[in-house]
Amino acid sequence: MARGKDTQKRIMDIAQAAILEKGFDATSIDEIVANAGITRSGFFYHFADKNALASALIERHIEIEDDLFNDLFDRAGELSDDPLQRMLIGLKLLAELVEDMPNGHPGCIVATAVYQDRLFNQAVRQANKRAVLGWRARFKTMFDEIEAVYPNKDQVATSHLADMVSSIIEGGIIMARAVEEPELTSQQILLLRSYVKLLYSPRAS
Amino acid sequence: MARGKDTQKRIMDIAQAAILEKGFDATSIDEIVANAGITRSGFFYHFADKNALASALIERHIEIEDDLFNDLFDRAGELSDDPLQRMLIGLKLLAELVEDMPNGHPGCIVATAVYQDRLFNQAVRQANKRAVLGWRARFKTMFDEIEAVYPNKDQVATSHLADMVSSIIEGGIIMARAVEEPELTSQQILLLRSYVKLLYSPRAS
DNA sequence: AAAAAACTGTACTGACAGTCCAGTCAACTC
DNA sequence: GAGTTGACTGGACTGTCAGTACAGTTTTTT
Repeated sequence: MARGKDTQKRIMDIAQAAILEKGFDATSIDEIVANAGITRSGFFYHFADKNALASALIERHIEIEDDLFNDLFDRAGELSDDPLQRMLIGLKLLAELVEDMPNGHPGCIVATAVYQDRLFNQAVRQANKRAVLGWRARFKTMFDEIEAVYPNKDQVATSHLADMVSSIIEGGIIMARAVEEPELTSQQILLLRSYVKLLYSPRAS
Repeated sequence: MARGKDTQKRIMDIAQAAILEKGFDATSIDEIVANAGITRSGFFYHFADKNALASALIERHIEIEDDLFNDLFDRAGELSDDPLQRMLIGLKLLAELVEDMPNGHPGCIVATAVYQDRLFNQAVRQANKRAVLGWRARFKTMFDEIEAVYPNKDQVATSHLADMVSSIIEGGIIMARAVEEPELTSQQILLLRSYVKLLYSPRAS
């Protein structure tokens, strides 16, 4: 674990910060190695090429985000046994978490990869796809649990609702960046929460 | 209008197709000029640099998208005088339009710009921001017109709802690309429609 | 003490953006 | 019909960056 993995992690941390700030292309290997205190050769010892860096970053991002969602909805589950309440509390917590991020959400590497498609190889795109499908499965299960208790007032598919969580987050991040209003993302999450509430709540309030 | 503007348009068309397919960086000037049947010098005669190309593309994109939204909600307005119905019909038409696009929505240059931020200069980012704020104003007006007639069941801000239209479209495009399911974007637009319906409809359907 | 892992250093190649500038050629102007 | 302008071509260059190749050095592990 010692020196090797440590350097690799340092490279990834430095690269991630730079990529989220400036984009993948605008971040040069020279810049990364300078900040990491290694040489270009050192970089290529750890990563075959820039693509390999991107793959590793996406793979790691999936894990971190998964843990984050787990924590969030676990906490929500502790606060209520009801599946609808759990979702509503989870979304509220998510909105708060996103809001507390000083300069807005750090941004999503997934979207970066999507918009620079041919730049990345098959492996990166597959990792990306797996991540998104993972989120779909996660949230679909939660919506299915809600539907076991509450009727869906508008006959919408739970898989589409599941995708809506990701869509709103990704879209919210883009919009927030475009207009330079960091609070926009959490506002959008709260609108999604409002929708879920109206869609399943027995009484409109 | 003759030769000059024609070449400029040809460059932009070719560049746009390539950029939406592969990303901005992955599209080289050499490739563009080869497809346009001109020389590198010819390119730099029309555009100061690649940034200028991006600016022009975004500017043009804003106009096209504006026209598209105008057409859509004008048609919706012809079909109903009621502001809520107009929005619901407009969103339905939008979903259909997006669905009919053979390989999914051509993608949004705005998002490309957001995720390659430092790559573009101030002018590009400003154009981008103006576009998004334009959409906000457009949809906010429409939601305000709805609220003049129907009560908002969950006290959510019309400006946030307006942003939701853009968020859902942008997020939907990203998700559709990530999982390679072109129909995802229109599904998400229909969910937004469902939300608007539940939020304002006097009776839950 | 030997081997493997984790590097450094140097010298390249090739792709691409961007600059500079001299020249060409068709259309429009006086 | 001579001169000007707009729309280019062609070629030579510079600078940056990704990636390759490989020999040598230090550190860690066995």
